[in-house]
Amino acid sequence: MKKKHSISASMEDYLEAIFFAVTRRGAAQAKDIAESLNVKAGTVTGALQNLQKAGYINYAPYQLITLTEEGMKRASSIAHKHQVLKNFFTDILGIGQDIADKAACRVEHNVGDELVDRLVCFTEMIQSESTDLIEKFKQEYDNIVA
Amino acid sequence: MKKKHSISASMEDYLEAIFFAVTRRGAAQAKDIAESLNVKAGTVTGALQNLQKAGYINYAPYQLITLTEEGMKRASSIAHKHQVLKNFFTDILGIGQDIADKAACRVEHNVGDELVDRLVCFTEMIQSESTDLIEKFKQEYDNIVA
DNA sequence: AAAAAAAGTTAGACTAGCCTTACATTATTA
DNA sequence: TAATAATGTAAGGCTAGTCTAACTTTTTTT
Repeated sequence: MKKKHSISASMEDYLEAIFFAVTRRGAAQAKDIAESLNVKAGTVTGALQNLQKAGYINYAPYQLITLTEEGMKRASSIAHKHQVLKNFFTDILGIGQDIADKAACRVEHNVGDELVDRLVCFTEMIQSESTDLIEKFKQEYDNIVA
Repeated sequence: MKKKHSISASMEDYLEAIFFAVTRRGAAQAKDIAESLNVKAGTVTGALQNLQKAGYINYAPYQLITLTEEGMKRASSIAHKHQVLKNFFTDILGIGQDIADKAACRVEHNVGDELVDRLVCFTEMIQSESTDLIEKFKQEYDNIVA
């Protein structure tokens, strides 16, 4: 069990944004991060310095940003949580993409590994064996709302 | 649709703590709040002043604290979210009480009404019609973990 | 009813995370 | 290649939420 450097929800968001940039383009730039988090450039610099101190990113002023091995693990875990939550929200609960995504964004920093593992398993099980139940639920819910 | 005064996750925690005290004893005292939120007395005073300004509590220095009508609505909603989440975590996902409660505490500030309504409906439906599915899931999950 | 204890408040300090403005570096393009 | 544009950094300021320490008010005890 490796000890995680403790970082805030905010810093997790930066890490996740970097992860997506790295995944798509090989490296991240401050500009992209600022855009995707709706934050000003100056704020990003500070965050990058934090994440570097925590050992999660390779950062030097004016250089492209990449993830360390630790950073990659941590960021994948966050992105994974996001995806699992979003899937549950959309595919099982029938929430719209946008709301589901925003909720996942906020919730992902607040649930532990066990909960996520269980949610993955649960979601998969329902999807593979109880599609009728999902349908039934959607109708039931629509009834209630109507 | 009444406009909610916007308060932070932190202030929601104070409001919820006050709600529990009020429910159990008719009124809240700063001391209880400090204890239940693991915060020092001085910090509570500031929070109470905030919540009063937002119109959620009846507060005067050295007096007992109660909820306004608005505060009661808002606090019940938070407590409800907490309960719904916790139930889902424990009864459906099979998470232990402690972890479930802590997760609910953190997640409750980050999910909207629609999501919670859907989760209530979903949880109830499964509990009333698919107890076998819950059982099956627990076994499946235990297999995976083992 | 006076003293002691408990509870609550105030003021000042600290941190994290944000912003803005001015400046520095790097990249583009004329 | 020199000027311009784009990107990035640094410094200083702001707010929310926390703490501590000193003080006030209320409650309890003797």
